[in-house]
Amino acid sequence: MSNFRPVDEQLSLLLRGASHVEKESELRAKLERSFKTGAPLRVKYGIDPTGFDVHLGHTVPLRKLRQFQELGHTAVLIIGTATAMVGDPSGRDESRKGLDVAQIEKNAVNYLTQIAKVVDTTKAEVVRNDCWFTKWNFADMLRLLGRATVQQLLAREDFAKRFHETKMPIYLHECLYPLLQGWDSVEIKADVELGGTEQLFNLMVGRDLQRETGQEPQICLTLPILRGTDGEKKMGKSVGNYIGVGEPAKEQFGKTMRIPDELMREWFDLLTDAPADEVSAILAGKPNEAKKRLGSEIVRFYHGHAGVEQVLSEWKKQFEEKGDPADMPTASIPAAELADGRMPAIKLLVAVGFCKSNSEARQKIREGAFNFGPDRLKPADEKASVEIVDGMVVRLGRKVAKMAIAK
RNA sequence: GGGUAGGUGGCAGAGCGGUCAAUUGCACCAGACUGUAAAUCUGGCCUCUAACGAGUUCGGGGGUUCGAAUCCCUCCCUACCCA
Repeated sequence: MSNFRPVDEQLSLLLRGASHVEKESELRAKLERSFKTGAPLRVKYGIDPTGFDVHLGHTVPLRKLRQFQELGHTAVLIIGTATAMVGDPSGRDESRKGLDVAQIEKNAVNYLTQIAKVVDTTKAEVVRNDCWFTKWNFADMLRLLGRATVQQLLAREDFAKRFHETKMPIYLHECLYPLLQGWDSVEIKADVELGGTEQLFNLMVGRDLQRETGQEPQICLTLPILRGTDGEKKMGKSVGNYIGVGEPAKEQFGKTMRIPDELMREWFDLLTDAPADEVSAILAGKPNEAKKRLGSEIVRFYHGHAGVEQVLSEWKKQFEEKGDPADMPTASIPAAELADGRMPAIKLLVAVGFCKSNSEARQKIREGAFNFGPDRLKPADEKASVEIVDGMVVRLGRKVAKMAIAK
């Protein structure tokens, strides 16, 4: 009578990789009921349109959401158009700026197309939370505020720290955030809400609000926070240690190859479907091979098999055989800039965009960092000029470009 | 509203009348070594200059002085304590 897989099987899949479930027994009960009645669970995941790139860090819960979908449940994506105006204080040691409406709108659209790379958005319910909040009046808001106490807020670690230790300001509207997010759960009648571990407090507020309003409380399922490419901090846009889901295959692969070795297991666990024992086997081998495998898995998810093939062969050519990349940016130089077809090396580096200033270019040339052409010639010194040939390749460290002479 | 401590280069954080373009750490860029990992070593990290050197910098503005990041005035901003 239902197409669902057996409850035990679902449960073990869903709990894989999770860091906390509140509560497992209730999740089982919900799954059992769904199995019997054929009614899918409503699984909520909210994302605030605060920035432009959805990155691998977001995909950890998103992949879990996708897993729910694959098991036949309903994904409910909340686009936090209202909450983005407040700014989630979770895990922060200082407050986050709210955004203006125009920016939020722009981001919202953008986000959805990126999320679609992980979750089947055609089957998901997508809801903006300004749908209900903007209709609220003062009394509604007061009623919501009356449901939480300052003590409750101070119970959370990040606020407590800001309050007692670092003395960083806690703005009142930040206190509102968990309540707003929690209220979303009431509005959409969520059975489960997903989030990173730092979201636990917010998720629990949703649970409480549902209980207070007579709904069955949602299950809070948190997932580990992914560390970024630096292997230290949480992956994030502001730290610049992220890999975007919309990035080209080559970028994703290259960045992955540059992560610290110690990070590999975590990434395998959280970003690929490889079972634990397989991961162990991979990691037991050569680290470089393991990392290539990791990069391939990630690229495969976003660019398919063809993308992987392409990237691997380019990688081999460029780094293992020390060649030039197949596609490189073109730097065009107006013919008028040249004297006798030549140009001072310093000017060249700046014109091509490798260096920000002449001083920097001069320094790099002295260091022997700059070379050009098929024979990788280096200028004799920083005063030397270089003969510019159309299509010539110029290189500085990791940066490569192809010259074009514009008439 | 009252009091106190502050605002220095991407961040942290020295300097407190000349020798300061400003110690140091992190981050970042490049070189050597490598697996475009880590660790290590080297050079660089305001701009212009082949170089000597020069020109703009230390919250904003004004002033004192031969000379100010350093002293004075004023304005703006932040944190903490008291109300």
